Amino acid sequence: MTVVTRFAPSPTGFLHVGSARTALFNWLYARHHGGKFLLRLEDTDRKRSTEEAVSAIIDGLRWLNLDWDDGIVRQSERMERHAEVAQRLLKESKAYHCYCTPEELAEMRDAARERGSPVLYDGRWRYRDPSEAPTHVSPTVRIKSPLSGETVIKDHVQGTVTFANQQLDDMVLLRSDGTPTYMLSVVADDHDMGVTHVIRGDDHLNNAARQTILFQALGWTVPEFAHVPLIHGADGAKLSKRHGAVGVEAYREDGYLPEALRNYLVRLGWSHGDDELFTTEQAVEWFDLNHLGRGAARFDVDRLQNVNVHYIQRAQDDRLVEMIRDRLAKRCGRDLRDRDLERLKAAMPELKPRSKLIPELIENSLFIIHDRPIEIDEKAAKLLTLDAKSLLRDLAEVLETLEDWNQSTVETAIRGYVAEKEIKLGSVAQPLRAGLTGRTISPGIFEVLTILGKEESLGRMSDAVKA
RNA sequence: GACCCCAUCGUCUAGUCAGGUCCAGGACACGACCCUUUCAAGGUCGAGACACGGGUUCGAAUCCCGUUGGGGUCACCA
Repeated sequence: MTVVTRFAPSPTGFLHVGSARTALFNWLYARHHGGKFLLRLEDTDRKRSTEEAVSAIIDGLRWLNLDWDDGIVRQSERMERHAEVAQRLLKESKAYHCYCTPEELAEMRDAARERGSPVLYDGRWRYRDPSEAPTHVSPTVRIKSPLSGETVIKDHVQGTVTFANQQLDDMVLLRSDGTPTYMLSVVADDHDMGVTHVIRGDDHLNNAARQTILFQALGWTVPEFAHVPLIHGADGAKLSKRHGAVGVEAYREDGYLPEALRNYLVRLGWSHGDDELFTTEQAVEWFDLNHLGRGAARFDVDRLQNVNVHYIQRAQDDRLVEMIRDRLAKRCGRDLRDRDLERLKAAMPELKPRSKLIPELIENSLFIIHDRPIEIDEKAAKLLTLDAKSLLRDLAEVLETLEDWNQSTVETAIRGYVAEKEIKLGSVAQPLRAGLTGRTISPGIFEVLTILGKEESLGRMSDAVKA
């Protein structure tokens, strides 16, 4: 049997990181088994579903490189089919019309709550004769749920979960306006799409029981379930807006690399021994349902950041330059020249280990593209004392004579200079750093000299001495 | 409230299904040190957990029961 999984978000907002992880798990499981991963938009709530949300979800999936097979299924386009399924149940006497008004149902719920009994529909129209039906009320269609016994779910994560059928009432299949409910749509679509494995959030565990009843009433094979614990915020509650960034796009904007978010997300709630950092290929090879955790996991930004550091260090220099060039141009108010791009690329190996996030990489890159005379910040200015300036003036004369300007010649010259003067390298490196970068923090000083080149370096030194 | 799920360092987790090799391993974060021209990166070391109480057993983080704690779900929303 070919494995078919699906990701079925309702397009009512951004792609939530929890949903992204669900999508990732489904994708990994399908790819691992050489099966299919399908995308279905549960957009039957026309009030809340928006096209913006649809594109946000698609953009998010694309950014994370989660590709789906076949076309996108829009649940809203399948309403006729859903209604047809309900009609079949009606014909087979497995469902019935319910003429309760919303007010009547509200009363029923309130009463049940007061009594402390489960809040369920009492089935009053299940056996009532249709001739008693009020003419002014258009009915809903409800399923005849088993009155006794148990519904058992074999879940790959939670194990065997048993529900007493008395806890499961006759749910609505078709609303009074004839539109299908979520419960019906999901079952019909999962069946029609040939879904074999439903991997989704823990919050659907209760629904799995109701859906099982529907599957059975329809005589369809119940898919296998894997209910994954939800992602919690730092306080231990379901991750929501009040915890800060919950949308994938927010992490994209904050400068996380997609492969970092992916790696972090798979590892959150799933494990493969002590492996922490691994490639997508490895994840596909290793992923299984047996090693999904059973308890909820908290979203830990520190950890994500650490993973991001790992991937930034391993990212191609060209790719990083490409990622930062637009924002860099905006920051310095002009387009980048070829020279800038060359210097940036040359500097990347030095810049990468110093940047946890893309915005930080941009900050750390700025000194390279600034035009002379560069701005010297307060801390750096303090290092440029009179003594320091005269040191730099001397040093400039030495560097001036260098024919070859590369890291080793520059280093030899400077080390030779400090040895001769019997001073510490730091006493010249720090003022030099201040003059060349305008800051007290930068890559290694020899690297900086090499990145900037002879002309620019000596120019900046002379600016610093004059200032 | 009813129903369902969960419970190992602050956090993510290995180990739990097939009890002994676990006075519990790794990673993040934290602290110290090393390296060192600044800041990172890197390296070494350190502190840090089986929620509690009962069983079962020669032996329990691992099995059973209970308690406590946390979470989720209870719509003509998905």
